[in-house]
Formats: sequence, structure tokens, C-alpha cells
Amino acid sequence: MAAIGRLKRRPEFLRVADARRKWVAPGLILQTTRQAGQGSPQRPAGERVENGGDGDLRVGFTASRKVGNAVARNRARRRLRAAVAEILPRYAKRGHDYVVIARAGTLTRSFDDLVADLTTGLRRLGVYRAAEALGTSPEHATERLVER
RNA sequence: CCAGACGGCCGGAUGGCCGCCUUCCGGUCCGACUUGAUCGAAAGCCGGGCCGGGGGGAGGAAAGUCCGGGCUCCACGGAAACACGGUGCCGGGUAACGCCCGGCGGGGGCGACCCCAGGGACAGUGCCACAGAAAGCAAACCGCCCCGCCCGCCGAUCAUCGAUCGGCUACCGGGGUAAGGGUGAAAGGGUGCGGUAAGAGCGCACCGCGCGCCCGGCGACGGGAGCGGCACGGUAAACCCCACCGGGAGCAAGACCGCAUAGGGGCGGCCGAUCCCAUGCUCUUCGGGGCUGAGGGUCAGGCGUGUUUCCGCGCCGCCGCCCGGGUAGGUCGCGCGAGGCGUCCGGCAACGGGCGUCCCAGAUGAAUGGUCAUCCCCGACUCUCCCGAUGGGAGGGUCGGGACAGAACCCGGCUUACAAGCCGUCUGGCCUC
RNA sequence: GGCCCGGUGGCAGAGUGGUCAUGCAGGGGACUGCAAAUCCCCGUACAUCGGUUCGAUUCCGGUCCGGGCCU
Repeated sequence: MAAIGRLKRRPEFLRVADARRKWVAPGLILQTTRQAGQGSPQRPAGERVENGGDGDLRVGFTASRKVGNAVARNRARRRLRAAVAEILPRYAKRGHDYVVIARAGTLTRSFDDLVADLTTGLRRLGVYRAAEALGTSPEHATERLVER
């Protein structure tokens, strides 16, 4: 997953939330916005700019105390991270930032439904991108992406 | 077999696919520096990316942050006194503890066993609401009893009213009492017998209490014989007294690097004494004098070091309020330690010692996992079979569930949460032999 | 992660070993032609579990919530 960057700082999360592009599913909430322009001054100093033509995609995760105690929050974040690792590199538009928020249903929903929530979220927000790789198996597609 | 007590262990297993963090090795690429030098090439070293391979990767509570330490910085010169906080039967263990072990005393249980902040109330002060006669010096009050006086009544004698004597008795006075007095958490030893005018440790027996003596024990304490006849209520998780312990803060400690802003601004208050003295004003008999006093020195002053005092130290125009600016960037601290396991020895035990062996998490929007399948356990429903049959057992199927909970500098404890299961020791009861 | 505070009616907010003030809100009544204002009356609470004490909101421990601070 070399292509996926990570949102870590609070201002980055607030910027995505201010864009107000949100999709609520039983298992998660998806927010997204276009990244600030390449090499723009808003980008924090020291943030390395990755090469890659039309930009990278970056993801952040949020699990608030409403989800549960520390064990429940960790588990919710891990499930979301696994679903994101399966979907976003192939189907999410680049040059965008994404924030995935855990809900109470994140823990009880089956993993297939969780993945389906994510893809419909991408479709609803208009950031779905058909996989250009022609590989038949997901592994092959991922490998090609990595090679690029 | 049933019921129970205590101590300990474990905290789902296996496999497939896809991942994360860290460390080591090899390869490859990139960058900085140094040597080298004709630009170069090359070598060394450092850092980073990718690929391949090997090793390691949450807990018994990682939790609450309630105690004790290590470690780091500040005060570290100290002292004394005063505070303040904590602990509190005895003896051990320990680096230390409010922890642990073994005892003692008290309480509970048929028992195994469990529970107890368990120093001091004759150093002092305070409090004990309501109720009650009285709540802390022990007396007053009601009541009981005796004596005196004597209103009155009754009886007897002398006998005309009346007098004398005896008995009972209201009021009053004097005295003896602490047995009794609807209370109350608590009432000045308790029960029984004797005793007395009524009573009372007034006397006796037992129990309790106190005092010193002897014996056992390191000690808390226990036992014995004796004496005193009882004087000494509770509360110290009320103040307090005694003994012992404690300097303050905490890894957001602290060190280095980088970035940014600034050596900030506004308002209010205080800006003292003295010495040196630039400058300016002024007087002048030209030697100098007076006033001013930027700046500097000393003292004072303020703040900090728990308070005060003494000296000492640091920061300084000071103090209060408000505004403004920057910041959760990186590296280190950061894991060989009061360490784990095994075994032997000492000890009732906690624990200590010797020997051998092992290296065993280091994340930082925070790794240690995600998913699928099979197995295991539990529950509900259902099918078949068996039996000593409104119940039980065996096998199969479907569905659901499998706890409490996530390291954040590290240890030793305590407390709290926790499904299911396993092991050992012991107690009581029932049945059979 | 560490340190430090606080839980009292629907809300705010005193109290402190002896049966918990006060204000606003709510309900009822009086006054009024009807209201407002005013007056009277009423209901409702010490976060929770233990311990000390005769007696606990208070004192002492343990939990559960809520809040603040760190350079």
C-alpha cells in the first residue's frame, strides 16, 4: 500500500470535515475532499510530497468514545483499516483525502457488508474510479499498482 | 455423593490468504560528507527507500492512580523551631511500604476457616441532640425509712367540760438512704444469698475490674496465688498527646537539534536612602559654591527556595490584571532488570543464599492484527435410539454465544472488573463395604 | 500519560456530626371583569457501596460519573 498516505494531524481532519461531503452507512461514515493543490503552501512544512502524477490518496481514521472502550476502538479501527486496504487503492480517486469514522455497527457488521458500505460510499460521493488494471485477481491488481 | 472452606493454574486451539511494528543479515538504488584527485573513477563512513530471508511482538489485571521505590530536574549550605501530611498490637521479611508472613487479643461459624485503623480517655479541651430526676464533680429531685413537733381520728383510764396514756396519720422540721424512678446508645460494677428501720460491697460466693508480686515468652501477651471492696461512662475515622516516617515536582521529568516570535505591548500602583558624577541653570572675590541630576556603585525593597529567624543563593526595576506571539515537530531518555525459568540449601512461612540457564514488546492518530474454515465448550429448538420413564442418557442437525479488558519511563504492592475450565489440601453430613 | 478538584430537588446554590436553607421553575388557592405583579400553601434532593459513631450529607476508605491543568 505504498500509494496510501495517512492523515495524522487534527487540522487535516478538520479540513476534510469542512468539505461536508459525507456518506453515512450502517458500518461506517465516509468523508472526502479534494486535496489541496500540489506543492501548495497550505501543505504542512516537512510533509514530503510524493511523486505520482495526479497525486496520492490519503486516509485518516476516527474512532470516538461512543464506539466503546479502548479495546473496541482499536478493533473498529483495525477492521476499517483492513477494508480500506482492500478497496481504496483500486477504486478510490486519487488526489483526494478520505476520513473513515467508526460507528457502533462497525464491530457487529460482517466484513463483506463493511466492504460494501465503503464501495457504495465511494460511489455516492462521486469518487469511485473503475479499476484500470485488467488483472483477474485482486492480488495481481495490487501488485501492478505497487509497480507503478 | 451432597454442601462448604482455603490455595494455585489457565485466560480458546490449529491451518489458509492478506497485513502492521521492531531487530539482524544479504542485495540493490539514492543522497550528504571525507580521502583522493585532471572534471572523473574509486574507497571509507553516515542516512534513507525498495526487495529477499531469519528472530521477537500485550495483561493478570496492561485498568483505578490508592501507597512504596528507582530515575530526572529544582532546592541540594545548613541548622533550629514551627507547621503540614501519613502510619499506629508484637516479632520477622523487604530497597521500601499503608504490603507480605508468623503470632497475640477481640468477634463470628458445628467445623475447615473467616473478619477487625487493634497506641493513649487519671496531660488537657470539646461534644453526648430528643427523651429523662439526673449526661459527667457527683450531687440535687420524686420516692422509701426513722425521729421530733403536732392538725385530726380511734381506743383505754380518771371521770363534769376536760386531763393522761397508747395506736394510726396530713402538714412542717431534722436525719438516713441510693434498692426503685415511664427514659436513653450509655445511669456510678452484675447475679444470688444474708443483712437492715429502709437500704447500701455492709458481709459472703461466683463473674467482671483495678493494684502490685511470682512463673513462662525476645515481645504483644498468657498463667498462678494474693490484696483492694469498686474509686476509673463513651467518643481520638473530634481537637489533641506519644512514637516513627516524609524536601518539592514529576518522562508533558529532563537533554540536544530544528522552526517561529521576541528580547514584547497596554492599564493601575510603588519607584526609598546614600555615594560617585556627565549635562544644564545660577552665584562668584575666578580658588570654588548652590540647585538639577541622565548613568553607575552600595544598601534597602520585591519575588522564589512550605513558614519564621539567622546567614547564604538565584532572578531582578517590582507587583497585579489584560492583550499579543510560539508550541503537542524530530532524536535521545527507552529497557540487563530489586529480571524470568530450573534446581539445591536454610527458614513453620513471607523470604534469603548458591549453582546453572535464557534475553523476553518498545508503539507515538499510537504496532502486536484483519478475514475465512475446522475443532472445543455452553445454551435454545429439533430428529433417531436406549432405560428401572410427567425424567434421564447416547448420537446427529440448525441457530446463537465464548469473559474482563490494550503496554505508553520502569519496578514492588493494594484495590477494582472477569465467561468457561482445571489442579491440590481440608471441613461437615449422608450412603455402602 | 501524569497531577488536581467536584457530585445536595427540574435548574442554580448555602450548610455541616442531631431529620437540609434560599432563589428561579412547577402545582393549588387568594386578589382581579380577565390577566400581570403581589400574598399564602404544597411537592420534589444529599452519586453509590462499606466502615467509625448512639446517630453520617458531613468523618474515613472503595467504586461510578463530571470537570480543570501540564510546554
